[in-house]
Amino acid sequence: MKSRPGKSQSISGKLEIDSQRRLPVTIEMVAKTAGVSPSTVSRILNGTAGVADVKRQAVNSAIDQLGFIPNPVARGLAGGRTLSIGVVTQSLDSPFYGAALRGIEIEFQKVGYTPLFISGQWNQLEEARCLDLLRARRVDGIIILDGRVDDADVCSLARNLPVVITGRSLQAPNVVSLHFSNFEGAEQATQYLIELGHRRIVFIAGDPAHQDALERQHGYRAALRARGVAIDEELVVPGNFSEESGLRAVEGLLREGKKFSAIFAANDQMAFGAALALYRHALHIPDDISLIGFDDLQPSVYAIPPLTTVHQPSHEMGTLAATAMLQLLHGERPVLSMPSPRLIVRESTAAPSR
Amino acid sequence: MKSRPGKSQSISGKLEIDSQRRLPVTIEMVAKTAGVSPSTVSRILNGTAGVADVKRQAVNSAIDQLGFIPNPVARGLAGGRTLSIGVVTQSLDSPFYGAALRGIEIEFQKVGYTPLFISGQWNQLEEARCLDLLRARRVDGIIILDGRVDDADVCSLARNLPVVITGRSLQAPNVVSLHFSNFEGAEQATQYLIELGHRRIVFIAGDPAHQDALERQHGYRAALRARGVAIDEELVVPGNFSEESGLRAVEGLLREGKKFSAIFAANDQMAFGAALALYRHALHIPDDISLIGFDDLQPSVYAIPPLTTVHQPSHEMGTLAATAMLQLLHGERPVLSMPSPRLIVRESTAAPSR
DNA sequence: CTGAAAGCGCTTACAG
DNA sequence: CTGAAAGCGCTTACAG
Repeated sequence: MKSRPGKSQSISGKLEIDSQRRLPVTIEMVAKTAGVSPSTVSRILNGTAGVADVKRQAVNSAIDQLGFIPNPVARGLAGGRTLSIGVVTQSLDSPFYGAALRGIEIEFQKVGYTPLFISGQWNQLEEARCLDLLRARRVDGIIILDGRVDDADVCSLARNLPVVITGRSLQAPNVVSLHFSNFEGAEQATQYLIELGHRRIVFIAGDPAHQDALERQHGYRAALRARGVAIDEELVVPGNFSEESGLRAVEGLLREGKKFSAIFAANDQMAFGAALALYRHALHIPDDISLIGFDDLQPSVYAIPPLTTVHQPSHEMGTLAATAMLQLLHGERPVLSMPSPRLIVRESTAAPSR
Repeated sequence: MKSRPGKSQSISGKLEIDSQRRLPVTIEMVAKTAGVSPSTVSRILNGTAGVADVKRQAVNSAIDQLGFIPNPVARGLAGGRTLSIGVVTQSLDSPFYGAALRGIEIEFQKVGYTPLFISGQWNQLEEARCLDLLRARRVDGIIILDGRVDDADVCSLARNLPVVITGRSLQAPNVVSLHFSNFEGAEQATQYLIELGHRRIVFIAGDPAHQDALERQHGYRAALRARGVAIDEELVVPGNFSEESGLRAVEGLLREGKKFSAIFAANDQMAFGAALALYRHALHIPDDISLIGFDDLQPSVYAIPPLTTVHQPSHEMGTLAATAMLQLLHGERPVLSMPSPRLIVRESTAAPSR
C-alpha cells in the first residue's frame, strides 16, 4: 500500500480543459515545476509569509497546471489544523436540525472548511463519545447543537478547541453560546391566544430533560400571569416532543372531559399529534379549538389547517454558529445577534366560539 | 504549533477511573511502556501480524492504562486508510434522507468508521464538487444516495475507491448499486385505488429529472393498463416533489373542473400539498377524494387524515448501503436484498362515493 | 524573502 | 514473530 495506485482522476475532470488522468500531485511536484522549495509553496498556500510576486505567480500557475489540491490529511498531521469542524447534532433525521446543518454546511463550504456531522441522540454518554471521536479526528473546532454536555465539560473542551454551543447561555473563554429565547417565544404564543379571547389554554409540555422545554413552559406561565389569567394545573400536561405524545395528551384531556378552547404545544410535532386527536374526535380547528405549535417546521405550512407557530430560525442558527466558529478560529471575538422569536399566524387559531 | 498544547483531556474522562488530565498519547509511548517496538503495537492494533500472546497482553494493558486512541489523521497519511467514508446525500434537511443517514451512521459507528456527510442538492456540478472534496479528504469509500453523477463517472470513481450508490442499477467492478423498485410501488398504489373502485385517478408527477419520478409514473400507467383502465392524459399533471407543486396541481385540476375521485401523488410531500388544496375547497378525504402518497415520511402518520402511502425503507437503505460498503472494503462481494415496496394503508383512501 | 531539515503519528516493506 | 528504517504529504522553526 506504500506505492499508490497507478492513476487517479478528478470526477469533475470533464468540466476542465485538461481532462487527462493524473497522478496524485504533491506539493513537491508543484515546487519542482515552479522552481522553488516546498516550503515556499506551503507558505504561499497558507499566506504564511511575505510575497515575492515572481515566485508567487510561478507557483500559482504550477498549481493550476498540475491541478494540485493540498492533502488535508497531511496538512492535519503536520500543521495541527485539519480544516474540519466537528458538528454534534442531536439527530440526523429529526425535521428540526436539518436546516441548521445545511446552514453550517453552506457557510463552511465557502471558506474550505469541512463539517463532520455526528449525532448524539439527546444522550449524554453518546454525546461524550461523539466529542471524543471528533477530538481524535483532530477537528479544529466543535459546534454543539443543543448539547447535553454540562457546562464544565464544555469549558474544559474549550481549553483545547474553540467551541460554539447553542441552546444555552454560557460565558467562557474560547466558547460562544447562541441562545434562542424560548421563553419569549412561548410568551408571545400564549399572549396571542389570550388576546384572541382564550382563557382555558392547554399547555402540552416538552421533554423536561430539555432546557428548551422548561423555558417554553415558563413563557406560557409568565404570559398567563401577566394577563391575570389563573393557571389551571390540570391544563398543563406532559409530553416528550413526539407527535404521539401530543396525541395522547389531547386524548387524555378529552377522555377526562376537561374544558379548554385552545392548545399550545411546546413543539410542532406535538401539535401535529394534537391535531390528529382533535380530528378523531370531530373537533374542528380553529372553530372548536385553537392550536399553536413551536418551531415552524416545514410541514407546518402544509398542515391541515396550516399551523400557527413560533418560528425558530434553525437555518440562521446554523449560519450564525458557523460564522462564530470561523471568527473564533481567526482569533476574533464574535459579536452575534440571535434573531428574536416571531409568531407566525396561520390558520389554526381563532377567537373562541363560546 | 510544533509543540503541542500542554494538556488535553478526554471529555468523557469523568466516566473513567483514571480521570487525570493526560497528554495526547502516541503509539510510541504505548510501545515504550509495553516494552515493544511501535511496529508491534501497530500490528496488534491492526491485526496485521501473528500473535505473541505475552506481548499482546502487555500492549493491550499499556493501551488501556494510557488511554491510547490511535490518531486517524496519522493513520490516514501513513496507511492510506482514513477509516472514513464519504456519504453524498442530496439534502441534509429533506425529510427523506435523514433516516438513511442515521442508518449509515449507526452501522459505521459499530465498526469504527466515520461517515463524512455532504450534500449535493440534486445538482450534478455540486455533486462533482462533493466527490472531489471527499477524495481530497482521502475517504476509504463513497456512498452516493440518489446521485446525479452519470454511470461513467461512477465507474471511474470506482477505479480508486469502492462505491455504493442508490437509486439506480449499475453493474460494475467495485460498485454496488441499491435499487428500490419505484415502479412496483407505484403499481401497487395505483392498483389498490383501482380495486377500491376508482377509475379517474389523478397522478401528480415528480421532478422528471429524477429517475424515481419517471419510474413511479411508469408504475401508475402500467397498473391502469393492466386493469384496462383508459389513461386520461389530462389527469397526469406535473409536479416537482414539493408540497407547493402538489397544491398547485390540485388547484389547477379543480379550477379546470376536471373530474376525478382519487389522487396518487408521486411523493408524500406533494400529497400534503394536495391535501391542503382539497381542504381549501372543502373536499373531504377520503369521502370525496382518496389520496395516496409515496415515501411514507414520518409526518404521514400524523397527517390529517393519516396518509395511505408506499413505504420507502429509507433507514434500511442506509443500513444496507453501509453494510455493502463494509463488505466491499473487506474484499467481499456483497449480496444484498432490497426490501420490496409495501403499501401502507391508512385513512386517506376509500371507495369512491359515487 | 526562502531553503534545508526535522517532525507530525502512524504503517509497512525489509531484514532478520 | 519483531525491530529499525523509510516514508506518507505537509508545516514550521531554524538559519540564512
